[in-house]
Amino acid sequence: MADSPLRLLRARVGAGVAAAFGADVEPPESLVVPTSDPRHGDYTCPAAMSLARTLRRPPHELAERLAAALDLADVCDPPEVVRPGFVNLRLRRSWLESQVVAMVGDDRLGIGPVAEPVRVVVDYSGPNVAKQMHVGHLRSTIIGDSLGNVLEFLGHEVERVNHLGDWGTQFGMLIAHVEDVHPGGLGGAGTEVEDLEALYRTANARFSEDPAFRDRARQRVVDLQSGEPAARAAWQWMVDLSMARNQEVYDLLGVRSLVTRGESSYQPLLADVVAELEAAGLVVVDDGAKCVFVEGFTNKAGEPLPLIVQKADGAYNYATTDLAALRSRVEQGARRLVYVTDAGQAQHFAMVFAVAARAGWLPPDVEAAHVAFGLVLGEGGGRLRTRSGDTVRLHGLLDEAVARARAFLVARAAERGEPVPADIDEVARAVGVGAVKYGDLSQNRQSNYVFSYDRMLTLKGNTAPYLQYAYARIRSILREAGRDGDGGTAAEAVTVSLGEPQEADLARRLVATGDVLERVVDDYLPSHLSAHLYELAQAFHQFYEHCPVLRAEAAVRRSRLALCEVTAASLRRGLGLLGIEVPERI
RNA sequence: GCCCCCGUAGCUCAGGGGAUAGAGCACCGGCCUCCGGAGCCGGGUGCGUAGGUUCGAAUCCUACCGGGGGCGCCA
Repeated sequence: MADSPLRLLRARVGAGVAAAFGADVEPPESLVVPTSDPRHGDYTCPAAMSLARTLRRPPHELAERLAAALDLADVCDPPEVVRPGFVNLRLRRSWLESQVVAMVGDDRLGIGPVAEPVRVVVDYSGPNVAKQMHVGHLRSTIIGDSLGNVLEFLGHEVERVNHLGDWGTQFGMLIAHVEDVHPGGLGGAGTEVEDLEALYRTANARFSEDPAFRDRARQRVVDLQSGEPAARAAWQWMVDLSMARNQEVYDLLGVRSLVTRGESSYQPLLADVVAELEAAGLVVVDDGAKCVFVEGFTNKAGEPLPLIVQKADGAYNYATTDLAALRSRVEQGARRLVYVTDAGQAQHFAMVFAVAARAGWLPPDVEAAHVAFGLVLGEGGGRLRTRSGDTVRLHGLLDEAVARARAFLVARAAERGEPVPADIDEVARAVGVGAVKYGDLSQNRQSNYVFSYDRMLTLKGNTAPYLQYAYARIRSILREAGRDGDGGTAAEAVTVSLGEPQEADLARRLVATGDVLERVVDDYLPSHLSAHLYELAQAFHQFYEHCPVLRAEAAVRRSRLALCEVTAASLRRGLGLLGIEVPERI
């Protein structure tokens, strides 16, 4: 098993601090950090500077003492103490070589599972019944999916939940409207989701314009919630139709282990949730609605803001559902709750978490995180819309990306005078969908970003196609060498020799993947991983440029082939964790 | 009005309290007798403003400016 450098160095340097200054000295927060400049080594320990005050000694002296106390000879070259008080560390060539050797043929790339795996619920995607998935669901789905992948890879027990919007006021108005326009009952097999959407739009318009209709819609919500058969049947029809269409999108995206547990499934728990809040004395009835007022939240007028848990008409809303879901997830052993929704819901989740904590449903050892993300913007700067002003459907958006990728592949084959590859549709899908995913995941999720096919699908720079190409290129080398089979290298003893600086640079990137994955789940930022993979691909290209592989003499060739293998495996694994496929040939 | 997020190079964006703030795109020059040139090598400009905390701030705090989002029975 290989060790991620940061994990290893932090443990060793922590021990060094205790040895040099006593076990009672509080170790500083940043024990070891990567350097910003290779001239300062690979990693550095700035601890002496922060300890200078408490220990009342000059930082340089402390750094010297720390360096002398470090037990790192197997991992690093002798530490270098630099003013004002840095202890700079450089990984030993022999250590890097042994790490790369350990990664060859290892499906996990030498990355061990976390010491304390926990049960994690990742809640993402969450489309609404009666509406097609649109671009707004893109970010939730792919960010949530990749976070689930990384958490799972690190050894956690991950449950991916699709909190389907299959409940609420919208169904009251839909049912009421459908009863008006289809008095004979719901339509047959031919009904498409487009029709559901048209019904939704009309129903919505009526709801906002017609008070009588609004009252009836609200009544039908209550009917649905009490299990009235006609309302229930109409509802189920809509859910099935909608999910069948959503499944096409999930198939296209390669989203697999997402389990649908819609809002409706929490319905039996809602009354109890409110009853418990009432029993805890948290509920105040205001304008007929049952509210929980939470400190620190105010409305426009500066008055306390309520979390409404039961509306004046008796119906429950999404706050109640979210509380019920949270409570049941914790009861079932989850120790980490991850909600991937747009940033506009930040206040809602902050309030839900606060209420849950006060009700005792969210104990301190359970982490609840709202993983918020910004909007997807059009090239003009506003929300992404079609030319006619509609929201962009996710299915169409992905189809367009695949079509563009395919057109490129066809054009390139023609340029080279080659036939169109037999698997072009598969490759085009991997490239097109991968480009969309990577274009999103490589952004800081908190900011809005501008959606651009041209930028995502460009073949240069930090894009999925660039990384997929880098992978295909490496695989091509391995094929030439007859190393593309399973365990091709395992048959002979692997030795790695990092004689050239480009080889060592590549190796430093390769061994850092485990550290990067830990950061991804600490910060809930897949962009850390995309940045790492891009740097890895760049390091590979530099290596490739300066270090011939196939033409090298036998021992060097074996070593470089091992580097190629581990790089390819790292790219495949890393992109896989982002939910992106890597074709063997492009 | 209050709350949240964002503001870094001409453009799109990275950046973990640590040293001289990095990529890509675009622009200008090199490199194909060479494993896939979607590549490599070189070229320069910047942390919204003003304070504060700190040995050290793009990063933390405060105020302001600019952009986006949210703010009582939609989710």
